[in-house]
Amino acid sequence: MPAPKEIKRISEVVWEIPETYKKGMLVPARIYATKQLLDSMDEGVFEQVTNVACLPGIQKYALCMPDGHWGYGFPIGGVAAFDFENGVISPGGIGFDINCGMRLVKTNLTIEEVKPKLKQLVDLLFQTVPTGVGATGFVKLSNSQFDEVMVKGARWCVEHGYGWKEDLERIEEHGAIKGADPSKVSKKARERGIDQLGTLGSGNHYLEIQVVDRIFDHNIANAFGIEQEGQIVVMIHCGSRGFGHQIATDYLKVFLDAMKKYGIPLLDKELACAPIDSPEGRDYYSAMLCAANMAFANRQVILHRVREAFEKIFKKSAQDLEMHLVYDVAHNIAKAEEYEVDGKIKKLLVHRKGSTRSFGPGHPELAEIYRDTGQPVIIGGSMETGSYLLVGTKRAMEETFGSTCHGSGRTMSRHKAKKEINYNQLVKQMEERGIYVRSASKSGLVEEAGVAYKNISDVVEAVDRAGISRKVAALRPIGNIKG
DNA sequence: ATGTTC
Repeated sequence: MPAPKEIKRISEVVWEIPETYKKGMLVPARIYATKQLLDSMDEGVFEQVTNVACLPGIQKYALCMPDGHWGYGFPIGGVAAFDFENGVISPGGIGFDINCGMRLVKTNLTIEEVKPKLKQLVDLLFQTVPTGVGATGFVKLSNSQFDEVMVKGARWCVEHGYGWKEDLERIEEHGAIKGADPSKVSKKARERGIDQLGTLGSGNHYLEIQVVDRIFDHNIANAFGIEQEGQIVVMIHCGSRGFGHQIATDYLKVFLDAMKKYGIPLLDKELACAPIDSPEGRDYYSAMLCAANMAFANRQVILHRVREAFEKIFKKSAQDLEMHLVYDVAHNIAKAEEYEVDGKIKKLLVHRKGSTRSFGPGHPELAEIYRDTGQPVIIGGSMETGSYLLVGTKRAMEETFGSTCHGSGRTMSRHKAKKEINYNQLVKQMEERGIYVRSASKSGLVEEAGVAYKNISDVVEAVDRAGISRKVAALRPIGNIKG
């Protein structure tokens, strides 16, 4: 679908829809994309990103990344920052899967060492990491322990034997965001979440064995623990499961009433929101952070299982296999961060929905190990086409509220993929190309076929050219476990 | 994404 005729080209990969496009827009909308990616975006993206530009307290621009596509209220690939004093918080700008994110683990193994044992390894991981809709985990929690998980996130896991102390400095916000309040979480959300720690889920969530295919920046790759092409790494993609989903559902309902109360105009029910500085807004923020911390804990427990599986198959300790965490990033979340707006430093609530934080070198919030390089940015592609490791930049701080893209973005609906792609053929084709896959459901697998997604290299090229993150390494899948 | 439709 073509972009609206009002769109202006700002640079090779930045496009702007002016405030005059639609009544009520408070700021322009900006889309980061090559001409080719822009032309392939669905019309919904332009409608939604300009709707977001109408929300109270929005700062500078409503943004969309090159992997943008139509989503619930806000586009997926969306970034929007709101003033804490007069702005809003919106579940649609965060996503149902609160703190859906990516985690990357390195090893010192090479493809030659792993290939003979790949099937054994993938089969073991498929057994030990619960996968699929409704999956429950092996960590049994009491209600008060679950409260602790909501507040302490990955730190709770490390204190209880699921991981290494050093893991915590390699997670966004050290795996525990301050401000989570379990009393703001409904009984229903608690019931759905309490047995879901350490589970992968379904849809596009996966656990993948990958090989470093190409290194673009050797210095930064080395600082991230990526030493050579042919090295084996493991990528984990999942979020807060039914727990975060229920919290989003609960507060969407609360916010529809709150909007009337606060006199916020309703453009679209899916844009339900509340003032950040209101009882409803503060409650959702505190509950949302419970889900964010649960998701960090979820990925931490899965990492523990991954280390155990490698130890069993390769008969060496995870320490000896140098299975250090590279990083863990959220790509569905809202964060309190400071940015310069009109020459003043302001505290903003940055909504990232299908968008990754991309803090550059020197940012005070980064752990010392990544202070000089900028943070690692983990971009998941489809299970067939590969993934990327990037690094954050100062330019992202200036242009995109410290944000970049998150993945490929679908081009084919799940429904269409199910109709057009044959399961057995897909598995055979993947096996011929050296990718061994185990999946909880046949339809779940065909929905995630590579042809159903945008070309990840095009997306990464666009953010690299825009300078809002830089390519460090390309990763290629060899084994995949999915929901 | 999701005990895949409250």
